[in-house]
Amino acid sequence: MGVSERDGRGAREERREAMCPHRLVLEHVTSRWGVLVLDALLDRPYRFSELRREVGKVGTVSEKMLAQTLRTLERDGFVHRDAKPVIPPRVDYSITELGREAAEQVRALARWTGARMADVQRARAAYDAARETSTAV
Amino acid sequence: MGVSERDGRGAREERREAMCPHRLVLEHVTSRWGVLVLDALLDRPYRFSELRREVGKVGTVSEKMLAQTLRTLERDGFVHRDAKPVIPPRVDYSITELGREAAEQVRALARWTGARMADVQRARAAYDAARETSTAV
DNA sequence: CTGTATCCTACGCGATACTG
DNA sequence: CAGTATCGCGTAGGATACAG
Repeated sequence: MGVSERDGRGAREERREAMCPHRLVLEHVTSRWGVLVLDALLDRPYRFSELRREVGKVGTVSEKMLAQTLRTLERDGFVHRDAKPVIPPRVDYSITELGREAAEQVRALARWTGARMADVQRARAAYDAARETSTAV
Repeated sequence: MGVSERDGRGAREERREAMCPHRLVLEHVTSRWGVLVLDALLDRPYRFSELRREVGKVGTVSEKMLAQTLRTLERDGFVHRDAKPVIPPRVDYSITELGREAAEQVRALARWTGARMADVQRARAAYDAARETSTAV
């Protein structure tokens, strides 16, 4: 196998890493599953499968994506991974101080989004209505 | 071709729209170009090409993606589009009140990311170092 | 249980060409 | 200038199988 897929991070991402590093970090914490993982871990530590179920309430996460998301967040220093050498394996994920700061902002944004949902939907309705009348089907 | 590409929104997105609507809005404002567009418009209105250049400082944005991003944000009520019926065409984009609220939070998060970049890079170095020693190349 | 390796498809997104 | 239409590549990401 090539070097490109040596870990979870895409090849594209690495190329972009050079020009604007913090943009990538932003994308990590606001990524599809990153948001949900951080939000969950803000409340308490989770085990892998537990997290999978919790996050999965919003839409199925494959093991692959969850693992990838966790690895990225761990590498960035947002999540702490505690693998206990027992059988059966048990791994606990928790949030770090750095991660907490990020997670709180992400959660705030998520909350705001929820709070303003009505406005957004009104705007969408208006937008769609305007297009429907002008664009004769 | 099918109905799927009838507008800029992806097909995948529409399927997901049913289950957790505000997650999608969150993804719109934190999307690759959404962040940059909102950030730019927070300072002042922009014309299309102007915006393309401004946003393009971070990485080339195709006309297609910029148009799509703008349409999405407009539909959600974050951006106002003012098309003047003149030749040559002139379209000004500006942020709405709703958009301003979102943009400010996004900008705060982006700033935080920039501020904490050193910590992140230290964490990454530690992570990579740990892996290198355990994984004999 | 906690992952990793592999395969495969959908689709994000950039490039190009064309329209008003 | 401000888009839309079309094409093509590469990747995100789900499903599955397997390993420790």
